[in-house]
Amino acid sequence: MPTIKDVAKRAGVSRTTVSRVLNDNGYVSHEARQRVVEAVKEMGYIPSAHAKTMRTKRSGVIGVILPRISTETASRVVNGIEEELAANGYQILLTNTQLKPEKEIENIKLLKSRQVDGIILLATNRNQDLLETIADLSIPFVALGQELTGVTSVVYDDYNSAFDVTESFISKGHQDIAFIGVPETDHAVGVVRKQGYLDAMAKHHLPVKEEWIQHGNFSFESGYQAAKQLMEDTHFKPTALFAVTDRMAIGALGYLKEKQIDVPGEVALFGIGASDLSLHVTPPLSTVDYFNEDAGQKTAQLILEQLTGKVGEKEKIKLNYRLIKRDSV
Amino acid sequence: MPTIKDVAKRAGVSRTTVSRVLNDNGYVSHEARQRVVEAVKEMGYIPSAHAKTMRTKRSGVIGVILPRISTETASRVVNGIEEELAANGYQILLTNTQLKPEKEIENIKLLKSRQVDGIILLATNRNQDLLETIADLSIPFVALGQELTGVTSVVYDDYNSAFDVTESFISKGHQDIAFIGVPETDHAVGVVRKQGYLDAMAKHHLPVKEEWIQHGNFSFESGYQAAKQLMEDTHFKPTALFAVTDRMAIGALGYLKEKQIDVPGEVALFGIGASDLSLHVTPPLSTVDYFNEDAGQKTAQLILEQLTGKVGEKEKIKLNYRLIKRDSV
DNA sequence: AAGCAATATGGAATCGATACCACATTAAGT
DNA sequence: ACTTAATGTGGTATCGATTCCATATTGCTT
Repeated sequence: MPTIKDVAKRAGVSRTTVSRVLNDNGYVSHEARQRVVEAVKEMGYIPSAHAKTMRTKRSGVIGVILPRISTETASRVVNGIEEELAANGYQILLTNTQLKPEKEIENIKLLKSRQVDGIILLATNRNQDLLETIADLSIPFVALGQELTGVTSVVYDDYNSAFDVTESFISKGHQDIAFIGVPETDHAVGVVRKQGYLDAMAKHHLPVKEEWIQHGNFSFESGYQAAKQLMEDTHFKPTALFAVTDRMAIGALGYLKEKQIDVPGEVALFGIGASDLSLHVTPPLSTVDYFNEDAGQKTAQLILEQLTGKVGEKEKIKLNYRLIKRDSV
Repeated sequence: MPTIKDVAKRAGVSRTTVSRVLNDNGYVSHEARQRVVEAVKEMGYIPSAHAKTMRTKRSGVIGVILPRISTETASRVVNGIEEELAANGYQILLTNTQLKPEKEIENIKLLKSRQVDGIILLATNRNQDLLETIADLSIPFVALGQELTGVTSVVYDDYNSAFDVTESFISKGHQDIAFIGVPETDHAVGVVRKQGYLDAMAKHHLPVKEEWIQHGNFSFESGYQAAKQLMEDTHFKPTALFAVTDRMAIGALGYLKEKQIDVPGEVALFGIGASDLSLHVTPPLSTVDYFNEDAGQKTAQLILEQLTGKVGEKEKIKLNYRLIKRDSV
């Protein structure tokens, strides 16, 4: 690998001049520039980003911490982030927590050691240690998916979307509406969405039976089991089923189809996420579109704002959503 | 950000000693070590990976070039890669070509400038410029998905799997088997899979009508259109339909259901990819599982081998596959 | 008691870039 | 013709780590 020194020698100039040509700043004569450009091409010179970062304190890299790489949501969000950042000359460095909270902190340190200029966290929990680690951090930081106190956050409108889904059932005449949620460690999905459901039920003076509230773990299988529980082990069978993720909703759908329970005739179904899957199951699943790509893009924009100085306080941004009603209701 | 110098001062030792403690090599007295460890903790010191990389010429990072981030296949492969590399102390740096061939070369340079220790390319084409760029590269390189000449490659068994799918149709009595492929720029998917289909047909002396060979672009919509074409604009209607990706197969399925054409009664259907979708559509789609995670893992292992010196020639590895027959046939 | 290996520590060079300062040379303004 | 500004170029310190070499101390062996 040739270095800037080699290029300088070949072009018959100093390293300083080569640097000037590379970064297009300072005064360089036409001939000198030409000789440098030529030398660079001939030698296949590629500047070392590390040396540059070390000297300038800017790496041009944004770290993105994902709970899991292989989910549709994460993919879409990353796409949005990538698009926006690439357009502004930044690269992204992805890390994966495999859903382990302790790995979030570990990854933040890892990214810090690599001198990333900013960090985006697709958050799944609101761990105290995590908040402290972030507070100690001296670089731009944006969380997506959970509202973290003291941290610029972009969140989906979990409450209102869940509220609307529930009301949409109610407006169709449903009264016995069951709920498939997730554990409360995931605040946005586990707590806020449930609250939206509960409040909508309360607003219409509909009782919520304890046995109608089930919990899964985001998987198809857990949705299947929750539906089974709801349809087999309850005194009052619900006529509508609201799962807080599409995967669980589709798991539930699997159970209903297996038992030949008509959807939406006997039981109506709603999910959240607008996954590819939701459109292609039978019947097509009603769901909520959170516009994940836009979310990623918005998040990236916030990081860029912080990067370019417009620090603009710790913002809280709540995103749009859209109910997609299909044949499952 | 404290540096090694600050830690040294705090602990009352030299930078050298701190480095020794950090890397656990050389002689360090018990007390000195203790003071250093304490200082590190107190100051929240995080070593600069850049300085280290610069000095040692090892970054501990493997670059992964993806055609697109948000596909199920890519996600799974990355998962496999990540798992294997993380276990060996490596991080991955993802880049995205957005399916543009020229971006592959650009990204290789980008990764090189970041001193990655190796590069994995999820290849979609066999561009000559690309091959030259790789040949010039002096770091470990593995391609996944396409067999690139002169490059260690891991490939799916496109030929035999396509052959088997076709024979599976034939063994069920089908003779009029249509094919939905993709353009030949993607050699593995566009050329090899088609050859598997053609050879299987030839082996059983079945004629292949020109009009039975359609092409899509990996999207649902293109699968839908191809099916429409096949069922509306042909003289002889096929009784079986083999799409080289699940997405196109499911697009085709959408058309068939819309026209109330019974699957598999009137038309049988096969895809490739073992996507989540394939299991949850109605009827469940028959497909081919390429074990993407294993593929990623295997690819990572090859990189690791090259990294640890066992250079072992330019290997060519062909992966296993498995036909999953479901109700669509 | 002398010699030598093992242990312990620090100084200084180095990796490859950038940036500041110094110093020419040329052009422009009065 | 002389000052001042613009242009062009190179030397050297610096970023934060590692590594080689030199030196000091200790413990063992004969």
